[in-house]
Amino acid sequence: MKNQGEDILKNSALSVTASRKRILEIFLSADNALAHQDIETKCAEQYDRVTIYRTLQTFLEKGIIHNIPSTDNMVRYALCNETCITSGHHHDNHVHFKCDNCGKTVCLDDVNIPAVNLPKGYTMKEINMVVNGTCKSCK
Amino acid sequence: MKNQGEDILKNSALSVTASRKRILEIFLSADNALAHQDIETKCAEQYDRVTIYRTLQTFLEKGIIHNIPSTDNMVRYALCNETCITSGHHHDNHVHFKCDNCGKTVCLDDVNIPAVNLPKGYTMKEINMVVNGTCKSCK
DNA sequence: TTAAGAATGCAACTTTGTTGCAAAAGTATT
DNA sequence: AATACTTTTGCAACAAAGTTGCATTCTTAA
Ligand SMILES: [Mn+2]
Ligand SMILES: [Mn+2]
Ligand SMILES: [Zn+2]
Ligand SMILES: [Zn+2]
Repeated sequence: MKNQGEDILKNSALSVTASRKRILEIFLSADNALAHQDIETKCAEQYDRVTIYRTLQTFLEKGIIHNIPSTDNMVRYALCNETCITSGHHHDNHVHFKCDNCGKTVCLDDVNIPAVNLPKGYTMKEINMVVNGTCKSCK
Repeated sequence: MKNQGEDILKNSALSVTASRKRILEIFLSADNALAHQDIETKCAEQYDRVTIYRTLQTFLEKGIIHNIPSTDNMVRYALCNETCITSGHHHDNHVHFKCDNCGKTVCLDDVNIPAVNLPKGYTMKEINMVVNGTCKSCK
C-alpha cells in the first residue's frame, strides 16, 4: 500500500488525480471536520476553487465523506468510515460536536444518535444530531 | 391586542417598525420554517435585503426566532415558543423535520430531542436534531 | 413637539457558489 | 510506449449571498 488516499479513490472507482489525493490527504490528517473554506486555505495556490467544489461533491456522492449541518452557513465535511465507502452510500449514525470555544467540529464516532419517535405520517430517511458546547480540549 | 407581531416586539423591548411587523407577520402565517431567501421573495419590493438580514439577526438574539441547521447552506428560521421570548434565550428542544419531497422544514414541537451521553470532557450547551424523509403531506 | 437614539436604505464591496468550454491528465487498449 | 477515449481540471464569466459604513428616516420618550 503506497498511499491511503489512492486506495480510497480506487475502491470508489475514481480516477486518481493530484487534487483528489491532496484533498484526501488533508482530510486524513485533520482531527476535525473541514469546511470548503478550510480546504481552500490549505491548497488554493495549488488547485482551483472550482475543483475543490467538484471534488467534495464527488466524494460525497461516493460515500467517501459526509457533511455536517450547521447554523452558520458553513457545511463541514468529514471522512466516512469504511462502511460508507465500500457500500457506496452513507451509514453515518454518529453525533457531531461543535465547540463554541475553539470552533472545531468533530465526529463522535462512538456516540450513536438515539432513536426518536416521529408523529404519524412522517417517514425518516436520515437523521442528524449536532451538539454545541465545550470540547474536551477546551474545558 | 391590535396586532400579535406588535406585542412580540414590545415584549422583547424592540421598537415597532414596519419591516419588523411585516417579517413577523410572514412567520406567523407560515406553516414551515423560512430561509432568508423565502422572506426576501415575500417582501423584497418593500424592504431592503440588508434590513431583512439585520432583522433576522435581531430576532435571533432576542429569542423571537430560532435557526435550524442544514446541509444545504440554507439556514432556516422559525418562531420560538413563548418561553424563549419571555426569558430572552432559547429553550427549543424539539426535533426538526425536512421533507425531501416538498422541501419544507417544520418544527415538530411535540417531539423532544432524546438525551444523549457525551464522552468525558465534553459539555453540552445546545443540541440540534434534524430528520430528513417524507412528511405527512407528501407520504 | 422636540431631541436623542435606533433602524433603514443605499452603495460599494467581499465572499461563496455555478456553468460552459477548451486544455490537460488519466485510463484502457493495442 | 504510443494511441484513442474519457474524465478531470482551470479559467473566465457570471450569479447569488452576505457585509459594512454612512446619510436619512423613523421611533420613542421626555
Ligand atoms: Mn461525522
Ligand atoms: Mn423549531
Ligand atoms: Zn474546543
Ligand atoms: Zn413534504
